[in-house]
Amino acid sequence: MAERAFYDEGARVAVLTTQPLDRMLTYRAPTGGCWQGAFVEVPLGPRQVFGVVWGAGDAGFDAARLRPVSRVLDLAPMRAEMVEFLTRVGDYTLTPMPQMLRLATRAPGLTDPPSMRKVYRPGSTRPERLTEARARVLAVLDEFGGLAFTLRELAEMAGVSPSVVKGLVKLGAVREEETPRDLPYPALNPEAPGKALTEEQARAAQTLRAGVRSGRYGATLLRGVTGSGKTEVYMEAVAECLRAGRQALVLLPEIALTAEFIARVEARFGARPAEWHSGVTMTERRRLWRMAGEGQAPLVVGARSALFLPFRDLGLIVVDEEHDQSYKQEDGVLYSARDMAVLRASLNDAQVVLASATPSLESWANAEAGKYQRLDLPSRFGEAVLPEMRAIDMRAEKLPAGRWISPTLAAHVQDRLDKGEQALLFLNRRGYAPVTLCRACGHQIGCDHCDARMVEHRFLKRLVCHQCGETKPMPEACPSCGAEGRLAPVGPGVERLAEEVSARFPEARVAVLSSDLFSTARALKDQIARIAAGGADIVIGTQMVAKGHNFPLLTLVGVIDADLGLQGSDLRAAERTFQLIRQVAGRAGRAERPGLALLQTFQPEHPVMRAILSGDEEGFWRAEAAERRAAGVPPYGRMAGIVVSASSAEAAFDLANALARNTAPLRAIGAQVFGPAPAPIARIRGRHRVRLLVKAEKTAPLQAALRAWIAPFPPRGDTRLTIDIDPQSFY
DNA sequence: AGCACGCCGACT
DNA sequence: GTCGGCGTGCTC
Repeated sequence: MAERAFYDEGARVAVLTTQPLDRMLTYRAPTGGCWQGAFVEVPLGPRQVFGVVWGAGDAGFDAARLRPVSRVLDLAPMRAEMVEFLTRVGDYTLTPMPQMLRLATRAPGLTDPPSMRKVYRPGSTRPERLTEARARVLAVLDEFGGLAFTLRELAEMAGVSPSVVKGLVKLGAVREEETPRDLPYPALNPEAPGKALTEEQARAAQTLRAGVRSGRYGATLLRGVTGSGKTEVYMEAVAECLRAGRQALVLLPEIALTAEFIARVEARFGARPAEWHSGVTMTERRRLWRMAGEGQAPLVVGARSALFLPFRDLGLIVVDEEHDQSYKQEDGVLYSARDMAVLRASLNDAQVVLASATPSLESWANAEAGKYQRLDLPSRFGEAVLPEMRAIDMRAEKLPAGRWISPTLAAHVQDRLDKGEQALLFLNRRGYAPVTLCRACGHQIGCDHCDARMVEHRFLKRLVCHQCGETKPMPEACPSCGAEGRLAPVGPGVERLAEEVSARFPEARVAVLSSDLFSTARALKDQIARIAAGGADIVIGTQMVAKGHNFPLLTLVGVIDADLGLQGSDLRAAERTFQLIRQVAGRAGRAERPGLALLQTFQPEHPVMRAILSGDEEGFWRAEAAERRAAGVPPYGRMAGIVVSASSAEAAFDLANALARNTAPLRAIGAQVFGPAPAPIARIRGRHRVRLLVKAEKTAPLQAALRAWIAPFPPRGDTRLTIDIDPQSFY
């Protein structure tokens, strides 16, 4: 669809709406005709709905039933590459197109005319009666000659009531004008000098710049350990993109990291970029959606859904911390923002940069296969080196029950306290204790709506289900046998670890970083800043401490339970554990002090532990790749996870069994089906869940086969079927 | 998604 | 007799 078609008034056009219909509807083009890609409002039954002109309409549809497009909206039409992008993502993820369109138009007020507001400028006449209040208004306007003010601003600056300004408007002394409310984002200055780069960084930046200058598609895996200056390097690619007059998009895995990044952009380019994530106001969303389409947002920083903004000319996409799991959307449209960023870049003749200290095996394999260019930034900035890594063999430490800090680790913590340095204790478990057990009957307190144990959160004084968020107060008596005072916490969470730390190091200042302990992003940011400035001696944290926050005084990292991530049957368990522990260990010794990371483990000879301890990352990836290849799993094979859910287990199993009995379309492409089996978490929010897993060879046409497979079995009643291509989690 | 149509149980 | 439960089907 290189050329955009034009449809004359009355011609038949196919319109894709955001209504969940299984096909497009045919309408008559409106008065004045319309272009392919035009955003429109069309009548559907008694309502007006939002849609986009997709192409020529169905010539066979009864002419008498055709209705005309109501109006063409004042929005930049959808571009051909966006049409292609949405189609390809929809095909890949088995997502109906209306849902794709909704994903691409997630901004409020798109059907409204561009919102206007009134501004006030100096008029042509002077008022006859110049009161003191009137004089102040005119003085403000004189002082800031060219500027336009809103009514409120002007009245406030002049210290008068709005009615004074209105009065002046009536007299012609002040001019009232309408201007669009959605203003372009400020230009960024790519020529402002960046930070001084080392020779290695400069070389990598040079390569990325050349890619951007080429104006063609290219993918690069930018590997750099914590502190190696990855951000500075890809910032140079952003600068080059701005120089070329094209738009750039930087994806970050979580909102908490955007504030720091935006500050860096402001320091480098002299203005703030546009921001897109769930915390952005509705007004700002509308502004960014429109401005992206008009090419008036030079740089967008955002979460994964920013990938679906209607950029006019996208020249660069950076996916920072590309290995991060949160790039995989886990509800609604199940897509991997990392993979789709590569697709979008290829359709836009854009460069894509995947940046990480510990790349995903997928990206590592793509670089090995020559699909991505690979750039390595081996050394850390300044004199600091990666921390030394050592295992603490917990089999030899003989810890009493209810204690998790080994004597060896405790001695090192004490040493840092004596030196006035910081220690971080990492435990990837929120709350106080993961299990609450009745000592009388053995009952474990579970969630009423999910098949999961409830986690005690002592700070909240409640039990919390980490699946559905349900909470309840800690009962006095066992809900099963009624025994009083026999409920006991089992296992550690960060809150319980904090208790042990306080008892053991009573003089130390302890800070706990866990997502549930902060009500706002601001509070979290402040706490992180406080710690970075030396406001704590011992930091206790969940995996959120692994993500890009800098603590210059930190020289010791203790991993309380290094084996935790290896449990379970997840095919990525090894990869995740490797990434997480390397990331956490990278927190130590950032400044000019050497760091040490101690891993408490019961299996120091486990291949993953050995790889982490030796620092042989290439070796780890090669071994992991060999195992995955042998097992025929991603990235060397394809997988799809199917979850059937219903309010009754029977209904869920009925559909899952029917699917399992009729696998001809899957067998035809050589795919294997496993299951059905109750999902690892068999009940969430009162819905029973049954899983199937489909495995196929890398080149097999999996989506087409899946479509043919499920087509004869549309879910009935409250039964739901979801298919997750390339699943990242298996609950 | 809405909103209609439609076919079976407890009310005026 | 009829009000209304929400199952099934349609919207150009």
